[in-house]
Amino acid sequence: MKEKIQSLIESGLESLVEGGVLPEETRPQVQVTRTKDKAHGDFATNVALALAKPAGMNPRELAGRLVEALPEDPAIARVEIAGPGFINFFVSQAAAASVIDQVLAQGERFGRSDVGAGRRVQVEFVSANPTGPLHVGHGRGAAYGAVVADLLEAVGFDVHREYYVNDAGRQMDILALSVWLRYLELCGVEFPFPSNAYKGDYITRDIARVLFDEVGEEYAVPAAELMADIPADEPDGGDKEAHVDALIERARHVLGDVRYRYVFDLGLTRVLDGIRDDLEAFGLTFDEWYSERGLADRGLINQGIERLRELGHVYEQDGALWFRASEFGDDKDRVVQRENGQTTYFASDIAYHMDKLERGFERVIDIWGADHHGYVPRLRAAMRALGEAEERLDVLLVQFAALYRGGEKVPMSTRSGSFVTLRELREEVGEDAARFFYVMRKSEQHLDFDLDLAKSQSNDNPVYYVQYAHARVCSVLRQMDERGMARDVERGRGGITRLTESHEQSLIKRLQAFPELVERSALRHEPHTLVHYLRELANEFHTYYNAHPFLVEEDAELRDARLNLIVAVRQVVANGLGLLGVSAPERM
RNA sequence: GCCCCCGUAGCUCAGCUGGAUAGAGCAAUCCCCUCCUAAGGGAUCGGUCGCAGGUUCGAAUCCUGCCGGGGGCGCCA
Repeated sequence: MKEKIQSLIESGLESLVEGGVLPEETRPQVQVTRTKDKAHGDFATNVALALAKPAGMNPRELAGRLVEALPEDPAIARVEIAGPGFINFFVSQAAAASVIDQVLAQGERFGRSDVGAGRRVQVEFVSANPTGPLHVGHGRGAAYGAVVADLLEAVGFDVHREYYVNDAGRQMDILALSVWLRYLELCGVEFPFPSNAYKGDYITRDIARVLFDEVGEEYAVPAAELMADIPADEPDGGDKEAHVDALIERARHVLGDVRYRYVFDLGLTRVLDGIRDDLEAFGLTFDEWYSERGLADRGLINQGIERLRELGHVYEQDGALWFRASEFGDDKDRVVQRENGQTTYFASDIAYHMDKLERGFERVIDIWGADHHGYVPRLRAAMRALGEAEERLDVLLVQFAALYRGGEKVPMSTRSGSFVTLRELREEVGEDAARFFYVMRKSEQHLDFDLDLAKSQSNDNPVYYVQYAHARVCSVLRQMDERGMARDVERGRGGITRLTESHEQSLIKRLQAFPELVERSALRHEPHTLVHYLRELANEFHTYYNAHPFLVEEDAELRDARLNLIVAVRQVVANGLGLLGVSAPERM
């Protein structure tokens, strides 16, 4: 409909140009928008305002000429000029209501499109370090990424969902150490647990216990051997990093490569399995779990550095290898290979992103926590240095979520180990509420997650509010059966012009807007607009429900027309909730 | 110090690529079940869009400066 009006305007403009009213070179992008106020019709355009100046005419006069030049169209009932020179279009009732048939015919495909034209897009999200269970902060990135990916798929992109597994590096060594030390405790060895090691009880419970059951005391050493010549920990006036690093070396030495690797991998796989389970229960699946270690094994990290070196974008200083990031828009140069010969996380990321592009994705989307924003310029700098088109990379930053219970902020810090896990959140409020609340706000907005509200079974809870619209339609249909009425879709189609109530008109307009909304929501990576849409749709439906009976006894044609409308509403609610990963219950 | 995000009703937030009297929800006050689930609906109250300039036919929206809140600035990941 929007496109139709657009082309009507374009041909109107064309004839004005031919008639010499408008200068030849006038080629504006015609903007057609849905009106907010129904007094302004269904659609409006501001072309007359935009063209007033080049045409040397006042906007209202120009609008008048344009309206006269518009071709007739049965779908347009009326055209008006309003305000400073807006042109308002009133769509005929029958043309508008045809959306109901469209929804019924397309079913769950309604709202989908092919603007993506099958182009390949990679979405990398969550990618939390496998050192412990996912917490509520990761949950938001997970929910957001899942919806962004689903939306892109809905509008025709070929989407590849990927989780980057940081299975190499020091933090994983600390995990391995933590597992081994907890195991030693299970063996009865007594020593002070390092302040900088991972203290979560999942380590003892899920990992060290398994190790102990498998190998008995075979991997154990006495406390004296463990702690000999280890520098003091922070509480004892030492440096916690040096303390932990020394212990990691000790573990490697005592266990030997094979056993150390065994402990390391045990920790990794147990934690990763937990993460996978959590995400699956949250309705998320990935096409690929991409290993950082694999990147190193395939030599890609060194290849990346080499390529930068060939291009003259790296130099040596203080024994380390630096990338000239500052020449490509970053604040300063960045180390890619440390003095000790180890490559940095950044070097891995360069290699990873090179690989993403080489795998043939036209667009690559990274979804990160907002605390990583400082990292964006350096990655972009690397892309540019490598001669990659920067526009292919999108980094979407998601702000953290704060939980509120009883009006109080739930204290959380990774350091103190008092973080709430995603699993706990899910168990407390349920998957639907969690998914819905997480994407309710603009991603760059801090999210206040009200646990009491998410749990409440009341009209205040926006999740139930939307779901209830779906359940209510189901309930009406059940009621219809109970009353012995038969629904006739065709008869409803015949009575489509009977839907003249203002509630019906608004609902029809709302349904029409859905495909555009999905498209915009997808292309702009803004799931929250879908949430708002569903709330409005549900609201209009509930209002309609209270204002008019659907199961009209004495007028089968009107009844079936109304039933077609509300079944279409149900379909769109279901499609929308489906995109959000939220269920659409048949009864509540 | 530099960088990013945010500042809209008492609270939580929308506001599309600049557009017509700035919108929801919650809270507050009042009203609606002999009627398809009241997990619902309606009405009222509530705003100097942080402040000051600028751009233009038109600014909550774009630009600059300032104020306030949050986050980030490692040879960590």
